[in-house]
Amino acid sequence: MIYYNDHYICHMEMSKTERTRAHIIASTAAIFNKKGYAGTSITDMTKATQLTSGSIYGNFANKEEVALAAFDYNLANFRRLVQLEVNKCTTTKDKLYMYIQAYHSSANLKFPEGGCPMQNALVDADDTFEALRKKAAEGIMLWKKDLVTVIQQGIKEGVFRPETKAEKTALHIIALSEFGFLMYSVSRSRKQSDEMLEIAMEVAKSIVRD
Amino acid sequence: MIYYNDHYICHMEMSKTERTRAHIIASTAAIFNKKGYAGTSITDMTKATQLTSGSIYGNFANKEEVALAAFDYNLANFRRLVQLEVNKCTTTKDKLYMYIQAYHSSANLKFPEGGCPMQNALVDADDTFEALRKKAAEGIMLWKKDLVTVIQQGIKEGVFRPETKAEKTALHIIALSEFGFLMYSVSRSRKQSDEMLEIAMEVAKSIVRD
DNA sequence: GGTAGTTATGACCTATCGGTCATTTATATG
DNA sequence: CATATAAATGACCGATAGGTCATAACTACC
Repeated sequence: MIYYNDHYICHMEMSKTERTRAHIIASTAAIFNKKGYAGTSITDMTKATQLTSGSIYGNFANKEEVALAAFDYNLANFRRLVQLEVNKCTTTKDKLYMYIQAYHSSANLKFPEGGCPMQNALVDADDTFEALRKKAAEGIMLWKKDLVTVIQQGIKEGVFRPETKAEKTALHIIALSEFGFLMYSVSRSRKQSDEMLEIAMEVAKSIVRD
Repeated sequence: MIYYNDHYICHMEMSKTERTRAHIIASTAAIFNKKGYAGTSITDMTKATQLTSGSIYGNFANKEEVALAAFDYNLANFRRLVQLEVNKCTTTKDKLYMYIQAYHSSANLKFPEGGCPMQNALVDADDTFEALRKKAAEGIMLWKKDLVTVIQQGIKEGVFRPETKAEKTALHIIALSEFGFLMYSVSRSRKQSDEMLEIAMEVAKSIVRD
């Protein structure tokens, strides 16, 4: 019996195939996020999963398919962590603030090594792996949609200024969050990425009605 | 006689070695920027340079050394293009605006394919290639320093608000510029990256004294 | 508990990887 | 033009890449 890395997505009600697939995805996701698609080898994958190459290829058509599934997993995990926090908030204003703080703390604390999966995949796959680039782009658009929804809700409720441009504000916030990830890798400390959080919070506060 | 790709950095006053090194750097720089370090092979390099692997290894110790030199080249080129535009400006206010616009247009028009070299290198090398990560980090800090200098100059001249936090504003602007690059790869159109430019310009204008 | 069907194994495949080196070719100087 | 030095060649190296497949091991179900 093989050892399963991730007990969250891998439980016994699942079929063998489902379990193995989930195990492969869960144990390679962080590697793909760290090393990128080209930088991750089949050997990396067999080591991480404790499986043989044949087994991996029995469950996935090729390396690309694993990378795509791993990205889906990373993104879903990421969004789940954020949503969990946001759902705890009762007011629309707090929800918006929490979107910013949760992405920030996911980045620096909870999330598997390697930084924001969307940013990584976009840069990694931009010119070499269209299917992955597309998935990452969709991830950004989902994030944007989340923010737009919450901003529009706030406008409707009268807590945010009615003239607020929701899409523009959303992109502004995302830009600052993403750059926070990047700055962490620049300075290897949380000081500068914390500063990005601060700015993003100021942007959010600037749309709140007096 | 081999064909030299880049006539800017490669002229006849240089020694053979210098010319060949410059040729290798100039003709592989875009490939490294697009495909990343792991994704770029020696074969890619021999094809791009029209040289043999032996020749490349006669001029560089290994692939890492070429990648580092290629990054330096990309960054220098990038900064040169921006500086060229900024130097045309006479007022401090215009200089700040031009830093934003020039990075933006370099991103989308003039600069070799593959997006911002600093962003690419940071994401690519973050967990796998420390020397490159460090170079990219230094590039960001240079950019920040440029902006801080111009902002502080503006404060001294009295054109920017005296309470302006130079470092914070600089990071804010860089974040928006970098995210513009990323959004270009998300949407494959200039629409959203143009929006980022717009926001960055608003940030710049917000520190101008009434 | 026997067996049909499913999943994992690991030796093996070809291609390519990053890199070396004896030799050839080009260059610079007298 | 001769010759000493420097640079480019390309066949070659062991290692590893992504991927296959006949066989073995395991599961599920009657």
